[in-house]
Amino acid sequence: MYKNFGFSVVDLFEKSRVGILKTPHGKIKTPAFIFCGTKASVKGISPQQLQETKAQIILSNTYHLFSYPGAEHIKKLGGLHKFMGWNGPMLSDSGGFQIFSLGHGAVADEIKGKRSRASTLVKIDEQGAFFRSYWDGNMQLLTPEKSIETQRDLGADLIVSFDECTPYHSDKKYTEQSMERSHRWEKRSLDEFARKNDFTQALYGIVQGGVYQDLRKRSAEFISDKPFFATAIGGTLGSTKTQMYEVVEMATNGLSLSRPIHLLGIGGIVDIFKCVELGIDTFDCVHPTRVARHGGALVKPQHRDNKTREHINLKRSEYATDDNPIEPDCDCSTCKNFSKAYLHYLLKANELLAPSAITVHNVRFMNKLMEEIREGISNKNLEYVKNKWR
RNA sequence: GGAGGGGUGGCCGAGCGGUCAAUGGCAGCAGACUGUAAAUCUGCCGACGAAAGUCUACGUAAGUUCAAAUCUUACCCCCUCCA
Repeated sequence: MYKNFGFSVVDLFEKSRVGILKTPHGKIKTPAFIFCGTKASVKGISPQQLQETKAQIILSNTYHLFSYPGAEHIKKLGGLHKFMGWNGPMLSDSGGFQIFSLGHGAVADEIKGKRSRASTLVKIDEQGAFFRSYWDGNMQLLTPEKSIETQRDLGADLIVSFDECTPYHSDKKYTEQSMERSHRWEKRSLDEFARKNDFTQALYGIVQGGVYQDLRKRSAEFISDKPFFATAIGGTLGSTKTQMYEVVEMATNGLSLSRPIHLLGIGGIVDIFKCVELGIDTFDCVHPTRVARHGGALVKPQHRDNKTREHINLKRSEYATDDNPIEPDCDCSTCKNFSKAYLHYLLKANELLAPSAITVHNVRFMNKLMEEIREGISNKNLEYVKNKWR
């Protein structure tokens, strides 16, 4: 079923593992970070720059491309790889997360109880999710079949089952019903995938179950039992870091370990270490690129200005006269060419180069981090790597 | 010289008798951001104070009024038009 794909664990240190994930567009060394290029572009950085910073794989989103410009359009233009000029491995998300975020707001807002915008999610039923397009306000319906068909047209190597990302503020009853519906949707995703499998794509199943141990266990077993290529952990991961690690642990217990395991939406440095230690192979998160656009440069502990943050905020006035690079020991083009003072100025002056240059650094930072994590696992000195980065 | 319009917090700009330390926007100072409706959002932003509060403020000065950024008078600037 997945003959052009493969996953092998090369090194194992306790539950942490170094692996090779094979796709038709190349091999990915895991643990790996997947950069979010939601609308067929990783914001602020070109595919060439992604290559230069050693990014292995990027991700696009079904929901966004479905609403505009449409998957058929991209298919006609040769598929997503060709369309966006990225020739490496690619994953597409199913659009399931948008059902959540359109209905409940961003993750942090949802947990904090903020509702910044009116919900555009109209209805979820057995069929799928009805919502108003972010693009033109049209009523749209996304179903498991439609999601897989769209992802087939887009042509990413790794594709994801359609699910509902259960919000944090859901009671156990809703979480359970939602999980079971997601399971039915994932089964339908699998059926639709198998119906026209041309071996250029591989399908992920998603573990749901919210913050409830028994539900996570049931979901992990359900997914492991079905012929998915890989597993992703989705749904709410709780409201605190501690709870998040607990939930990831619950979700990984009972998973098939021969498959790659992806953790959806997580990208903090400490979080990555914790979750790699729980057996996670790949991560994706908007944080490195989003925080860059807002003036935040990810830095190792010795370069931080605030112990509670994993980045420095280059908009702060203290950087106006700081002639040093973000990190003197970083090999990215931003650190080799620009001072914090210049980046601070660019941010203040509203120059497009600022978010772009900081994104380049953050992408390189994440890739270097993952590289050293792999070395740490292989050399059995992950503890040392951890102390260097967090 | 004549006619008209205007001078408001770092800047632009509302307000035109009390509810005004004064709407907005910009700039400034911070904060947030975790399967991207995000180059976004939030807070602070006269002085002193942790706060309650106190003081100083809408060109300058004098008045009217219980009360003036708002009304009157004079003066000083600026802009437009006419000579």
